[in-house]
Amino acid sequence: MTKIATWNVNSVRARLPRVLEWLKEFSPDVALLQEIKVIDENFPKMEIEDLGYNLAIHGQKTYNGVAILSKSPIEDIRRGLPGETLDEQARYIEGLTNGLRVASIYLPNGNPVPGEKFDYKLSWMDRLISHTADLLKNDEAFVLGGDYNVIPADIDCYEPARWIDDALCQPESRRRFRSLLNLGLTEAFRALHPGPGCYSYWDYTGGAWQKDFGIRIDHILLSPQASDRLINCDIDKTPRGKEKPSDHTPVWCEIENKEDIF
DNA sequence: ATGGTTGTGTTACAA
Repeated sequence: MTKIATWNVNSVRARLPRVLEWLKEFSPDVALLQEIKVIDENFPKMEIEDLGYNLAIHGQKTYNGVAILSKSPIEDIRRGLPGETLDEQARYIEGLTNGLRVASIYLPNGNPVPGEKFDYKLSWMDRLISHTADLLKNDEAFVLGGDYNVIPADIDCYEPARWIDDALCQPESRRRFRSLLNLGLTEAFRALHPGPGCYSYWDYTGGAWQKDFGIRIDHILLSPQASDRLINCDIDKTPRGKEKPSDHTPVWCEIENKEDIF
């Protein structure tokens, strides 16, 4: 069984104590991190490697940045989506590890609407859809985890009316998220938990965490071959309640090993 | 109440 988690850490250096304790306690086989906010050279490699993880990093100064941590070697690494050679924003990294292709995704926020940032979000989603369609042609198990910055449906936020003008809720954003799923992917959490009121992000402001004013924007998407092996998926709210937390909390899933399927 | 908080090679901007 392979335990895979995704977590937007909101700066890996500011969050290092939280990240290290989480890796020790939760011990995911693969961790997909977003918003590391650091260039590759300054990533705290030694501290994380000391816990037994291999690293693949696509970093950037100040903003964005994604990484894959895995207890197995990571091969066939891709940094950035195809068609974004002029895109300086580090938001996608993919690799092959432990027999699974995995990607860490930090989809653009896209606010304010309308505007250049929203246009960038939509075109980035179009490139993600196109690349995912290519991945599906290989008929292999893959896991796309990350901060999608999309609230898929009204049941995924505490008060839909408050988000009506937000890029995370726009029909264009939601339609593209559905198009991604309609390629044949399974959204792991929603597949196993049909009910409302489960969130992965709570704003730092206004006591949102204490009031449970959250939204569900961190998602794990599975190819058919991975979905066939899905054992479990959940949101781990523990890290969000600690000192100096990220505003996001990890989402994780367990994928059965191929040799254990009969 | 057009607020609030966190992070960044910051002092404006992104989330």
